[in-house]
Amino acid sequence: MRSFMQSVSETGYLPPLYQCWLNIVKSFFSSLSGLLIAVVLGPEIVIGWARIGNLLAESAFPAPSIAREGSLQQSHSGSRLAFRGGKRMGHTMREVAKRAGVSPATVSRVLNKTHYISVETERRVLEVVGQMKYFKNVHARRLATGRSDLFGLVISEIANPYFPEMIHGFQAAAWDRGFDVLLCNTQYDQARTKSILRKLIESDVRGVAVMTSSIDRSMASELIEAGIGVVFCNVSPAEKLLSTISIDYQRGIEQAIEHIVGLGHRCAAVIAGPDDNRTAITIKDALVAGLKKRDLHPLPVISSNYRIDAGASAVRAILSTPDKPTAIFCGSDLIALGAMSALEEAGAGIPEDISVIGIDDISFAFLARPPLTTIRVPRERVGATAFEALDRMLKLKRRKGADYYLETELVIRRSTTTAR
Amino acid sequence: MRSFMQSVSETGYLPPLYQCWLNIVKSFFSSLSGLLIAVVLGPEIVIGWARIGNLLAESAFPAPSIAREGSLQQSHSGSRLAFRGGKRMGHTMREVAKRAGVSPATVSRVLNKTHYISVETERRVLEVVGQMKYFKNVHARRLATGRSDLFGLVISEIANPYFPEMIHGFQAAAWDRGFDVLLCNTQYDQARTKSILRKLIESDVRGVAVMTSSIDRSMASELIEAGIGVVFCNVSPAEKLLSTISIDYQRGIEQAIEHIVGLGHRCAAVIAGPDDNRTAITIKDALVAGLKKRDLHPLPVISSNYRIDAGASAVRAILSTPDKPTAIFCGSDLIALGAMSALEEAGAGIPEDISVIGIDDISFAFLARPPLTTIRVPRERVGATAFEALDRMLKLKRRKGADYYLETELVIRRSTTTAR
DNA sequence: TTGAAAGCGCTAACAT
DNA sequence: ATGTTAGCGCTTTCAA
Repeated sequence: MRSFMQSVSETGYLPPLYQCWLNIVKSFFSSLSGLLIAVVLGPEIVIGWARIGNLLAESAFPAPSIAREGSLQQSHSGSRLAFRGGKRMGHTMREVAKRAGVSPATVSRVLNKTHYISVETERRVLEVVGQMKYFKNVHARRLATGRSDLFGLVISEIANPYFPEMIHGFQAAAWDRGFDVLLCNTQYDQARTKSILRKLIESDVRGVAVMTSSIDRSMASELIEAGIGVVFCNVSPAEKLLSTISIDYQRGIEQAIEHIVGLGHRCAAVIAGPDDNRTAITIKDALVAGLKKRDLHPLPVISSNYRIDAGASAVRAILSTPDKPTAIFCGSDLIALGAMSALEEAGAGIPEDISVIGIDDISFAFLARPPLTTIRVPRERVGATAFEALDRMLKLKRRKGADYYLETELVIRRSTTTAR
Repeated sequence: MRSFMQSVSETGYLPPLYQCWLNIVKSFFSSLSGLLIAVVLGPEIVIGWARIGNLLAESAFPAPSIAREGSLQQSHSGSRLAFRGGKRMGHTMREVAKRAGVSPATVSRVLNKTHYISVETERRVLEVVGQMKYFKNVHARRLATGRSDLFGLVISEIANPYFPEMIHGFQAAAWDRGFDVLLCNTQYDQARTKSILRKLIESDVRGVAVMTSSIDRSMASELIEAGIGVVFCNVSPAEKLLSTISIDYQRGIEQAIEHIVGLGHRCAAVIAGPDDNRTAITIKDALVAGLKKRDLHPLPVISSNYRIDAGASAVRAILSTPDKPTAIFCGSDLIALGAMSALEEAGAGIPEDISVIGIDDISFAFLARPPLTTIRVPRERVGATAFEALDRMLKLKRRKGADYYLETELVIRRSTTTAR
């Protein structure tokens, strides 16, 4: 509720009918300073009450309702012709207005549904818009309103199968609310990352979801200073303009370990992701801790990378340990798939000789042979939640961030079985 | 509505004056169902605040749900009238100019390196820019110059592993030239597609790469009429503002067939992509024609879809044909992987019992077990070429399109072997 | 309900 | 080499 109210306050969006209602209220209460009013129409339309506060303050309602006589006659309009200096612009609103015999303002109002316009006028305008195939110019709009309807989504590498579903979740959520998203891949490159951040600021995005570990809090400060909301993954805690989403690997990992223990395994290895990756480290630590707690020697523990052939060399190391483990926990499905390939090369049967557990549940996990037992990360939800987090935070008056949590869970397939 | 009103009036906090006002409002709006009204007085006094929340939660607002909010926001600070009407602009060029003691034009020239500026002036400007952490506003720039540095990339579904690398190729090429890209997924949805096209036009993109078969030439005419360059995949021929990229499946398919024939296969089946997909049809036709040419009975020929479990039912059909084929050509790797899973389920050994060939060479093809023999489509190149095509076309005075061709080639792995 | 006019922040002639 | 000025197309008061 509270956040709802704040969202009300920030939108500053006043549909027409209420304008009229507002006038009534205004005149009625003109003597009462400090009156704030909020109007909400259905779940969608919201009127800012802080805005109204502004109004009240600004105009102080000097008995506005009484029509003043002898109002100043404005000098007539210049009505100069808009000439387009050879640029390949489409039609402009002015042209539409002229053709429809109304003012540009009216066209704007029709197109944005910000005021009630007489049915007849509206019809005429829309007709002309259709005839001329007029499309409004987003940049002009953004400039005029001072706000953009863009969000940024920063990932490290689109080729990593971890991301597509997350992107989809984010984009779908954004589109649903009428926002566009600018997708940026850092490609793990510092220079590129820098320039991405600049681009995002220049593009005046409202918020940015940073879904890669290759950007840390400090790098995001530029965004925050620019008043842009940011949401991070697996970094706490929230603060002003900064929300976080934490994926709780714990639960899934615990389930996985129980599963493995239940199958009689006494010794498991870990192939973690790269050591310079926040998330990978979190996972590794959780894995090692969990394993120790259940008295499985997590040996060896190897760090790998997220390349698609990751794990191959790690597997060699594992197979050559004296105390050969009967299960391998992998820091990602990609690593697991790589490991499985390598294991097969080496003649180790999965799961007869060695069980393999992945993390993520990428779409190929179940197409692997044997289908991969893995810890599912709700990637689409992560994306959607990231957007929600931004959207919600930016509606708060103080734009204070929040921490979100998402669960993981074990998906048992056929890459795990009882220990030899 | 009614109950809300009641709840307000029942709070007992309602001073008579407002009661009266409330009555007016009630009568005024009683006809508008779904309208909710909250009244807040001054900074301190709040009417029906919590109650209103309840109501909203119950009736209109589908409770936020996801997570616990960081720290609860304070009861609204009330009287704060300071509200920035949605504009969170940073500094402007004018400000920079003033601070640096030059004109805005000079700042612009420095930042864009469009004119020689005295070293001293430039230094001063850049210093101020640094100090103020000034970022220029892309929208204003786009408006002023009348051109945007945006390109659109339309795909059907980001979750399809065919796309990520293509996206990467396109984006990388665009970024290299300083352009941004707006990525849009149609999700095979007509309405969505429509709105994407509109969005792209409104965003004044320079060009659009349409990499999905779910948009055809006619749908693109809107773009072209708006002066936006378009590049299509597997559609000929080029025309003004329309370039095409054709992936020559022929060659790869021929190689694949030679390969299969060379292995002694006499009978092959085909599992093609969906029948409503241009590319899928092209591939199917090429496959069937090629097979016939080499006297392999392409039987059965089945159409499938691009879902990840595609091919499962097709496999059943194939296994039940009397003249059981010893090889299966699949319209995509995804289909092939699905088919392989299904074959294994059915107890058919790959490749001993049946050879499988895919198309695309998605990154998982070589992680499949057995690694998939497939026809590689240079997806990254497709993306990069799409951008090139647009960029080049738009530089031409007549903006005449061109046709580009990309080759495919067979990649032999272990899912194919000699016929039984 | 509608119109007129003043910008939004930047660039690009045209001056100097 | 730098300043002035006039918009780009749209939204948004304010006025009617």
